Amino acid sequence: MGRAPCCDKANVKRGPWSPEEDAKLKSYIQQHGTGGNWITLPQKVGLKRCGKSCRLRWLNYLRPNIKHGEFTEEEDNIICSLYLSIGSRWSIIAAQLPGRTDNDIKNYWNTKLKKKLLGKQRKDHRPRTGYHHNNKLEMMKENENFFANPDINAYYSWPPQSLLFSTLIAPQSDLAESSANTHNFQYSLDQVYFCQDQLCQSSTNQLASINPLNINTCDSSVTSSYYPSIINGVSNNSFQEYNNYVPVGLSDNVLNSTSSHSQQMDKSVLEMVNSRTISTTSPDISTGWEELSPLIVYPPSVSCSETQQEISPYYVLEESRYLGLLKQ
DNA sequence: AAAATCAGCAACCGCAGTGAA
DNA sequence: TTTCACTGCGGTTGCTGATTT
Repeated sequence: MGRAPCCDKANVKRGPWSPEEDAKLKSYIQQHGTGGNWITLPQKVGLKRCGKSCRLRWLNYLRPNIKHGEFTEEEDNIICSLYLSIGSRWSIIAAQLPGRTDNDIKNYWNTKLKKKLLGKQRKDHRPRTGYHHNNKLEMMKENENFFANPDINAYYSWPPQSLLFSTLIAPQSDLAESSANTHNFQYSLDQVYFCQDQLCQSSTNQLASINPLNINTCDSSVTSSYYPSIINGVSNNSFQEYNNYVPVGLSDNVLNSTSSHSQQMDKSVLEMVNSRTISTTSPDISTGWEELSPLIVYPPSVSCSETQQEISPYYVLEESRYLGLLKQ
């Protein structure tokens, strides 16, 4: 037997909210709170709306301190980083961005960031004016500047030169075994091997110091239940070995709660990322990497001691990208 | 100038988790 | 332990206005 609907759909108003409805709802909640029951709230307020609709309206629009528009570069970074790390867990991502709602971030990703990362933004397309946001033009400008910024692009290079993240991603045993292969970097759907001629043993501590989101390493008891779900069905024993390098800036509770989710990153992103196997010993890249270049953020030759002292937040993107690559 | 297409976003839908009874 | 109402979340839809053809 199916579940009872949360409300009588025939007798509830749908569609856009009127200013009067907004005012009613806002006023009531500010005076009385939600009472912990959204279903009965519309009756109390005197609205012919579904409780879920009221909740959504409040959370996404009427709640105090909501920010709309004008995503900053830092916010872009955080969104990209977390998306590539944890996929479309919009509520978790939103939790890292005060004032932003999951819906807002989701829309922003789907309409702007994703296209930007994939390089598919329609050329010469002018942003809309008026309508919802008068500051949209400025916002668009900022976003355009994010990856177009020469200072940021200066960090892009290939193949990876950062020992830090090769250490983070590769199982230590693999690194040791392949240490003879200088600067050989390759991965496939099922495995990521980084082979570098040096190994920075203190990388895990470094990661803790670089992450603006307080991403740190964690014990495998948490992550072992977490990342396999992100791999999305691919049984990958070798991946288990990467557990010690999983970001856990998000609380353990959050991570644990993900085990039951079959989260997926956006297919178009994944298809692009996973549709190739790359082995590079030269800067010659297979097709498509240019499209993801914004995600490839490497520092100009960083030594272990340097990384410990001053590391750009863009490294988070870097780390996340590799984790994202493991998904299929 | 009109039609077609695209972009942005609010809102809806349905599923899964949670906790009280 | 089971049931079920409720909440929260992510995916999707549909509307509006801008842009392109």
